[in-house]
Amino acid sequence: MADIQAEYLACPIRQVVSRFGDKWSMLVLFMLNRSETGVLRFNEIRRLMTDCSQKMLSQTLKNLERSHLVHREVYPEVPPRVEYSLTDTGRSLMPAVTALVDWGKEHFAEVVTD
Amino acid sequence: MADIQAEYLACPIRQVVSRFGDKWSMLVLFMLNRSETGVLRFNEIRRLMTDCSQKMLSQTLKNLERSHLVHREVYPEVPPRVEYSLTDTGRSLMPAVTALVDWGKEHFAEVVTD
DNA sequence: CGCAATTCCTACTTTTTGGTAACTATGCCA
DNA sequence: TGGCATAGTTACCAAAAAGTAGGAATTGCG
Repeated sequence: MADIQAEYLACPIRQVVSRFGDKWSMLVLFMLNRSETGVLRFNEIRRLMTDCSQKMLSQTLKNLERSHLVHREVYPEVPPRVEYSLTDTGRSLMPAVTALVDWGKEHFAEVVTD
Repeated sequence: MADIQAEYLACPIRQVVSRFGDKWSMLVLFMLNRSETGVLRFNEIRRLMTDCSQKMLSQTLKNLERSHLVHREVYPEVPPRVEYSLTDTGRSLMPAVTALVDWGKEHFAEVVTD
């Protein structure tokens, strides 16, 4: 039997939740994943997520980029064009995210009875 | 093609994240799931999660109970005994949670490079 | 010149979340 | 009588997350 305390303190749940448990991260990943080209521009995401403010989207994307889940490609044009896409690491997270989504679809009715 | 906006506003990710994306919920579920008997008392969980305050644990358990993921059984003894366990709905969430955990174990090193 | 488009950034404020410490109730045990 | 244990609650405070509003940079277009 492993040392439960030590295992707990390095728990991956805590890391994942503290990094991606915010209001918008999973949603952005989901949008990028379901996009047909695999690529979305800043304002395309904004239009998909109308109630996410510009500031929060920018902040969320920066966080995901720092965490190497999202790749940011800048085209030096005017007006500027910036394209976002999932990295390999980002793509590897998607099965877990869609598992959560599927659970939500199937079971959330049992949860929201109040 | 479905109406992306409507689909988005009812998105299961938002519901799941807003209900269980807090600091302790997933961790409590995980602890209950891995317990051998499937049952844990309040102070047992506290001892497993030493850095979760009494208040937060109580609050988290109450939230999970309201959401029907956790069952709370009170034994009218002195001193009181209260046992917590996963409901069927709670158990149904576990594959998604462990998917997240497994992803964390495998990929978090790629993420924390700063 | 003035405005539009695009992708941000910054200051300020509000809301939400989490933490600390103290208090409750009950009965056993010395 | 005075702890001790269990499972909480409450009031208060600090920190973090999120929202609002405005600015900045670039260049083409009328």
